[in-house]
Amino acid sequence: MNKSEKFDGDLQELARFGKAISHPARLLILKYLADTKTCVSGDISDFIPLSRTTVSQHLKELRDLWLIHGEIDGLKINYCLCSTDINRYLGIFDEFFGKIKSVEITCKSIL
Amino acid sequence: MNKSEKFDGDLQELARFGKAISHPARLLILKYLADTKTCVSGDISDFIPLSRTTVSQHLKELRDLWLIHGEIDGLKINYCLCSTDINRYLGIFDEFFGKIKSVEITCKSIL
DNA sequence: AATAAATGTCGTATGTTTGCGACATTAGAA
DNA sequence: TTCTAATGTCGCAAACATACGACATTTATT
Repeated sequence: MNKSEKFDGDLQELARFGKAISHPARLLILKYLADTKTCVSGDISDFIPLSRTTVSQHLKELRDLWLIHGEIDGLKINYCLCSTDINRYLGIFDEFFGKIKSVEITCKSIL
Repeated sequence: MNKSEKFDGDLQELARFGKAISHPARLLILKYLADTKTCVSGDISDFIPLSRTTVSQHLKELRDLWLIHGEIDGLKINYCLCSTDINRYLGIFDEFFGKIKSVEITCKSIL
């Protein structure tokens, strides 16, 4: 039923990024990793008001898009931001919204 | 089941924006409006490879977030971008990702 | 070897999104 | 006033997302 494949690859990719940041838990994970630089999966779960299982799933979604990366360290897993891929998505985002931002005011009404 | 209310208002708002741009049809609508400055609902439907009903729903979602605005003109409805609100969301986005962007490379592995 | 700790995956329930045809509404044209 | 065109809303079905407990796996500790 999903007809996303009918659209440009660029738009699909930006949409995928939009979906990744469309849940506050995932945003909070990114924020937390930006603050701590790197940290263990369990610390993230403790920090987020959801069950460990659910957090684990959100981590997976971020991993699938290469926004974060997990490295095994014995029994623990150290997570960190993947700056390269984040910046790639930010580039796509800026490219798209740069054009939109430069559009002059268009609403006729006060609203 | 959705526990979004457990998170900061800022994060919720950015997540809402993420959701709005998480479908290529909605991105294409924004792009089309940026190109045409203003245009009629029917033109948008013709431009997008989905049924008129579905496009109408996507328009509603963008309207609900005030990313676009529709003005009645007789039998037709002229849509346009709401620069002010778009820029507000872009501000929230930049505020958040500015911090993330400034994080030094953190991945230990080559991946 | 037995146990405990940290984490991921599976199964499942419930909620949300996507997509569309059928219908309702409103404005202009004949 | 009747007809047609442009659009939105309703109701449904299929797909996807969210959330979590129970289980599996792996590694360190005793």
